[in-house]
This record gives sequence, C-alpha cells and structure tokens, in this order.
Amino acid sequence: MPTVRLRAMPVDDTTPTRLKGTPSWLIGQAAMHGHRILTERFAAAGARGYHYRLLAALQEFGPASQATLGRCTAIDRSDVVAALNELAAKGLIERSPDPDDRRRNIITLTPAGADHLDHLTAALAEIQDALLAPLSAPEREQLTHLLARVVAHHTTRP
Amino acid sequence: MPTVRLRAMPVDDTTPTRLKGTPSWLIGQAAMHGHRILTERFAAAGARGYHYRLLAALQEFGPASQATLGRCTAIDRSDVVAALNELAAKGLIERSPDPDDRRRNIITLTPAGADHLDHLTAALAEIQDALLAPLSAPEREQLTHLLARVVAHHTTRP
DNA sequence: CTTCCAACATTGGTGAAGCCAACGATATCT
DNA sequence: AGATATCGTTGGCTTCACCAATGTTGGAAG
Repeated sequence: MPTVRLRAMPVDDTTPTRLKGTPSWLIGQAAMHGHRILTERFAAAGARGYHYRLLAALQEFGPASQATLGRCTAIDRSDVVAALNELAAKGLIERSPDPDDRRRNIITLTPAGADHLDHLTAALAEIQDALLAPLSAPEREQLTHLLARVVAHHTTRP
Repeated sequence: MPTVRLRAMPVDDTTPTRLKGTPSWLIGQAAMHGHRILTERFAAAGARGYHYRLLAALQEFGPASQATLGRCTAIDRSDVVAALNELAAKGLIERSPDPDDRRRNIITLTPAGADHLDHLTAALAEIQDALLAPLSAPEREQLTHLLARVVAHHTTRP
C-alpha cells in the first residue's frame, strides 16, 4: 500500500503572499532592517537609538527638562531616565537641578556629547544610504514624503 | 539683579529636524504606529503578530515543519516553538511527528485555525486602512512598491 | 494659608519581538 | 562507521514601548 507523497512543503525563504503585499508587513520589515543596520552601526560607536534621539533634541533645542525631552523624542519618561543615566556616565550630558522649578532636572549637552552626536550623525547618514540603497534620490524623497504624512497623521492627535 | 530668562526649552511635541527628516526615523515611527494598531487589534482577537504569520504560511503552503515555517516567516526557530505552543493550546494547529523524518514535526492547520486566520485577515485589512488613512489609493500603492523594493534588497542576499 | 491637583523624576515591572548558544535526537554524507 | 548537518527545544539576552506607584514640588482653588 504505497503512500502518496503529497509534497505541500513550503519552499524555504518564500514569504506568504498574504504578508508580502500588506503595507504594515512591508513597513515592519523595512523598519526591522533599518533598525538592525542602525543598531549594529551605533553599537560600534557605543550608542543605541535612544541616545541619538536625546542628543539630537538637546543639540537642536538646547537644555531641557527630562519630561520635555521625553515628549519631543517620543520616549517614555521612565526610559529617558535610564538613557540619560547612560549618557551621563559617559560625560555626554549633564544633569543639574532647575533652580526655578526644583522638580525638574536641566539636561545639558556637554562638548563631548556634541562631538559624539556629530559622530553618530555621520553614521546615520551612512545608515540611510545602506537602507535605501536600491532607491534613486527622487524615489527616496517620494518615500520620505509619503511616510511623513502617515507619521504626522498618527502623531497629531491630542 | 534681575536674571535674564533664556527660554531655550523645546516646545513640547516638537520633533528635532535631525530626526523628522531621516527615512530611518520615519520608517521606524510608521512601523511603531502600525505595530501598535496591529497589536491592539489582534489582542482583541486573542492573537499576536507571530500567530498570523504562522497561520498565513500554513494556509498558503500547507503542512510544514517548524524549521521551514520559521524560515519563510522570518521567525527564529526558538520563537516558532513558543508561538506554536500557544496556537496548539487553542486548537488552531496540530503538531504531529513526521514519519519520514523523525527529527521533524509536521504542523497542520486545523479548521478552527483556518477560521481564526480568516478573522485575523479581516482585521488586518482594517489595520492597513487605519495606518494609511491619510494616503490615497494610488499613493498607497506607490508606498507599497517603494517599500517592497527596499525590503527585497535586504532580504535577497544569500 | 491650607487643600487639592498636576507635573516631575525615579523605580520596577510587563510584554512583544528579534537573536544567539547549547543540547539531545536524528539524517545524511563521506 | 564516523563526521557533519538539521531539527526541536530550552534558556537567556537586548531593544523598545508602555504602565503603575511613589515621593517631591508648583501652582491653583477654596
């Protein structure tokens, strides 16, 4: 009684069509690759995603409280604490109490922090290029514009 | 001696321009919102991302081993184990030893699993719509196409 | 002035997701 | 037969997002 071998096995590395067409899957996959590239590249510089976000905010807006930093970098207050601890341990930022409001800490970017930020900014440029390698310049701008609208739609809702 | 109040404080919810222009940030933020919507919507159906991926693969390709499932859904073998445990506990899949290769398990989609997949597929369609709400139909296709090229570039490298 | 509420920094914990190392059992190749 | 590879499983690690509780402080209402 010979058994009929029905080979219904998926060919390896074949993504189900149910998935590979959905935007949320594509965005998620693209973000995954971007995150992986960024993590590796930043790890080589002794940093991680949160660090860059915070340093960039400090460089652009100047000294700020932790709560404010958390709001404009979209990082939870509790996670801001941990990230700033790490940055402070490396001398990249300084934490000093606000004399005008003793609940707040004033976070200041140190010169070393500014240097480190420049370093990370250069790395980030390479990361963009690696991530969007197959896209031409106008295509990259197109993608950026479309994504910006999507993100704006979901962040603008108080 | 009046103190000059230098207001260098960031306006809340203002994203640093260093970030809001970079594609990796935008992709990451878009993915975050998409992931949040998907997680909430799927949680209401008692599922999570991994479950849909696995069920979809099983529905499209038929019964398969865990390693194969992991490869074509981009889920680590060890995570496949946990996710399949959860699916099996709900009777959505069945795990049986492969008689031809006793290292393998053959994972089969049960009728209940197929029903659940249909339910999740409907939910996923709503998720796409919620995520890409501000975009027109041709714009969504444009975005999908651009992302597909980016993802393909990073997944195609043996 | 007191009372009450809101904001702040901090601690601690939860969960999804991705990744890696190791192990025993089994298949396959040499 | 022995070396090598695959498979399922366990356990652990990291990033990231989020939430609850606490004590301190500011500011507004009574």
